Amino acid sequence: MMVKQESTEEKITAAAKKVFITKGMMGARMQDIADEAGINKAMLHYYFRNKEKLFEKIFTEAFTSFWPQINNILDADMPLFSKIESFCHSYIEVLLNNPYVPIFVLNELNRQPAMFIQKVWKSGPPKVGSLIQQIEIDVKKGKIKAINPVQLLLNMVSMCVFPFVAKPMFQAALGMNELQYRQLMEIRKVEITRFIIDSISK
Amino acid sequence: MMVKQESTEEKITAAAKKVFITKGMMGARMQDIADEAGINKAMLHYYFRNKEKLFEKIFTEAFTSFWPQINNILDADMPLFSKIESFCHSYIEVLLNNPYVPIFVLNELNRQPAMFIQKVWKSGPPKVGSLIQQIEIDVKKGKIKAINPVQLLLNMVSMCVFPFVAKPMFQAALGMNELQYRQLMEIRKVEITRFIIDSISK
DNA sequence: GTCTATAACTCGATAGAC
DNA sequence: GTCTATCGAGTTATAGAC
Repeated sequence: MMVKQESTEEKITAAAKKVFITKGMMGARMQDIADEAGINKAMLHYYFRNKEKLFEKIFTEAFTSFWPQINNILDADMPLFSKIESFCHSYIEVLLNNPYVPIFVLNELNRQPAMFIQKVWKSGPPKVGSLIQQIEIDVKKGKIKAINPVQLLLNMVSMCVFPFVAKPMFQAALGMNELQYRQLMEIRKVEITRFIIDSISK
Repeated sequence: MMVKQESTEEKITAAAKKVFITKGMMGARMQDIADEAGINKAMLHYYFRNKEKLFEKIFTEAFTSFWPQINNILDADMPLFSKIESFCHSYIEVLLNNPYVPIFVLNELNRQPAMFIQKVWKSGPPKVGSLIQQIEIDVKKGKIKAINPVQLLLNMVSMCVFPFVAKPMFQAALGMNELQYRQLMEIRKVEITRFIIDSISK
């Protein structure tokens, strides 16, 4: 067994990620991050000039770590039904491994919509156009029922992401523990796919 | 035209609601609330002992102001399809009038899951059992396709709420202004209803 | 009840020794 | 690079006059 050597900077980013994601920018304390990293506050300022800079790094990192994975599927060259299946499976899989990222991103996004669009989005804007066109074509060809492509897109994303955003609420309402909820999400990959395809199939 | 007289306490709660919902517990400043209410900070402490107490009041109020409206539909005595339609229409209508409440609630909920369940939920726990049973019965009777009732419930709630939670993101991705997005949600009432019923109909 | 003034405290940031 | 000690701005909360 190799014990991975972790540099101070890595310790900080790992700790900051944990604290920022659970408490948000305003709720997080530099002291919390220092404690979590097992160092002292001064070091945080040595490596990252201030809280704002540190936060921005973590936010960008969290976002870009899973956004491209999703975005590329939207752009892939495959039949519509396959793309829907691929989207649902991949999205939920990514979320199972990063369950707290969505609420973190959405939250900060609501506070700073402009910053987000400018800085984060520009590097990899959403490739929704491709999917929307594809839906329109299949509707015209009569392959699927008539449906507003934008509404279908909203449906797909909503059903994948929201159960993670509202996890504590659903968990309490359904009386489920961690494992049970995780299994529900695991099954959900195929359930949603079927749900969507059943709805738009003729 | 009657000009409604607003007591100081009402001014405070109105201002606090606005500030807390937009900035969250940690982001909100007592000074902001005082300014918004057109009074001074000391008054906030006179009427509500401290920030924590004031926040709790607003949170509970925001939550209970629209939760029962939804909850009662789940419990209503009507056929499944009618109930689905009623749910989607009512939920989106309520959200159009309180668009920032969901992200506010979900956010604070993630920080304090225990507080929420104990204090808020106990007064009116979710009546999901009724709907779930109803779905199970209709499946057994062969009225609708076989589907996991819990997944269907998740689908319904997700499709209604998430577009409000992720509004800035979708708006940017789709290049829509406020009015266009609002109209999209208005249409969505009937679109979702149809989407769900199409999916589960035999 | 409402205000001004200020105490008490939190927290990000810096200085400076090692 | 890393630490301790501390400053100073910003905030919650209170004291006390009116």
